[in-house]
Amino acid sequence: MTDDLNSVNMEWREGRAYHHGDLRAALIAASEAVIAERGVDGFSLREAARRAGVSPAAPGHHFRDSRGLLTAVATAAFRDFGDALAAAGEGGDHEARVRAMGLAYVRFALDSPARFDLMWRRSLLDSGDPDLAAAGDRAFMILDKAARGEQAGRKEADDLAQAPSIAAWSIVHGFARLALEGAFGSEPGAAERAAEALLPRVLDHLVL
Amino acid sequence: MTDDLNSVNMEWREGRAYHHGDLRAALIAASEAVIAERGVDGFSLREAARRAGVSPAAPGHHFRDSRGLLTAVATAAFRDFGDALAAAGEGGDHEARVRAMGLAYVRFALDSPARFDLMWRRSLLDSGDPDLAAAGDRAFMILDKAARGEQAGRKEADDLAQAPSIAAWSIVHGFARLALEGAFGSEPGAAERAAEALLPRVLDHLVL
DNA sequence: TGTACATCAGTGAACGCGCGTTCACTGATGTAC
DNA sequence: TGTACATCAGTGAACGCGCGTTCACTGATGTAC
Repeated sequence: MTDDLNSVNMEWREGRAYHHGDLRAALIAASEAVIAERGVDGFSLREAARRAGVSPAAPGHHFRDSRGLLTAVATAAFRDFGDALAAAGEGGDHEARVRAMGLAYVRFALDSPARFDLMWRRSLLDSGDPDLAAAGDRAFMILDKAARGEQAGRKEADDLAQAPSIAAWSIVHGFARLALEGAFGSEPGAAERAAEALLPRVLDHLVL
Repeated sequence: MTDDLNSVNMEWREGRAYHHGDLRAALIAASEAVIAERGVDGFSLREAARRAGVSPAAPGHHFRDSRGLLTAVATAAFRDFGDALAAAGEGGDHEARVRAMGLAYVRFALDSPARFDLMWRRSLLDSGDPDLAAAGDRAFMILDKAARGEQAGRKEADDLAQAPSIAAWSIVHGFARLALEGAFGSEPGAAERAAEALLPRVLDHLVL
């Protein structure tokens, strides 16, 4: 969730107030709850407003429309995702960092499946939104830098130079997707077990 | 598309008839057209019926409900997908077969993006459907057999034995997803160009 | 310190929409004799 | 070969639903003087 929530002001805690205090953050949190419970396809603006305790017209003042709200939710998700990757890539040598980041990538997907799903549903998002683009780009850069190691920063973006980081990205993205899609079992916990037992062995097959 | 379409009977070609001939196949084809045009989220039973030139109640006679129709569409997609993988895995040595199959995997995704997307949208499908399960399992087996090579067929399914085929599956699945999600550029043709130039280099980073 | 007033952030009723599904029905088919 | 009849595959009108968005509105806030 976004930590903006902590800054919700007094009004909100002292019972009913006409002005909410931080409705923007509350609506994002409510939307996250809706998609976590019903899936991205189950999202509706009205339901998010209902959960935030507010009329269906209220969100319009903060996010133009339904797409705007979802875009803000995805942006917050990309920020948290970037943070998780950055934290995982801190210690160790090149290979250790890449592995740790791969595990973090998949862990984020399994911990926040609905948010992870939303992040890639471009048709539901406003792809022109600069905050969304910035949050996405940042996450990609963190990944790319880690995967390319010493070669990172070199300007030339030819296919050979890109290949290692695209390979790393593909393998963890694919694993995460397959796990969420139930390819490793659809019983509860199956994906987590696969990630723990299988993912480290799978990463052995990636050569940088 | 499904080749059932070829068996549409005379009625259908001779203008309006009360009985359609092969409405089942026509509805599947119409649904494929709808999702190709509007995306999986844009699908509606009524629109598919409209395109098949039939009342909105007609599909109910062939597919219980909307989910039943989508499940049939996904089943057909999995069959075509399995065929494409099988065809790609025919010649050459072990490594050549795996590479060819990986290219076919991604090519299918880029050629039929909406169908590929639908195949993994479990929440929209009837996961208890035996035809769907069979078509899916077959595709997975083809992949698994190719990736494991000589080791295939051995009963033990421990993590180490599974790792090579999960790794291969993950890397191509992830690449396909990322390409469709616009990670390699959202301009038309960007995904195809990435698949052609980048994918072979990416597969160099997979060791079996 | 007090007041007028513009601006902001909400309300809640209403709109029109397309959807999936149900229903009683009817036309076409094909089979038993 | 002809006919009665069950079954099958459609029709089209109607249903209720939840949705996103718009609208005129009002209560709260904060700023200029």
